[in-house]
Amino acid sequence: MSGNSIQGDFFQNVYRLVRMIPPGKVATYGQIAAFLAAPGAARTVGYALNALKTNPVLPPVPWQRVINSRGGISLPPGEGFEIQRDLLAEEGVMPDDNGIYDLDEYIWDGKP
DNA sequence: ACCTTGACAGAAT
DNA sequence: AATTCTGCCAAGG
Repeated sequence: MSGNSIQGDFFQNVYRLVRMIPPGKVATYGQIAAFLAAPGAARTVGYALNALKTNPVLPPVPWQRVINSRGGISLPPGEGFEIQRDLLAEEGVMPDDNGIYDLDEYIWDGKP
């Protein structure tokens, strides 16, 4: 086969895993990395999701369900912060007054 | 081929 | 408690 391998398999694994996060739930970058047997590669997970901006894949990846370990959106204002916040709100995921999401309530347990 | 950067995380100071 | 530093993987210059 040729012409395949868009990016590293890591990216594809990230996308596949993120697609498994159900609406109304969220996961952290580190959690995704841990699931991929690559703890510490949280940055790479963020890099993979960032690549979606210029290189979207099908089926769509619900990247908005991935936040950082502090329960906050890592995107800078004007670069998707508001979009992610809005998309999550539509799924019923609401932050507190400090813009922090309650991980104890919204975290995806990884179980179907 | 080397160095820097990047939607992070956690330990160390 | 806040800031700094290092680890991790991939892509760009």
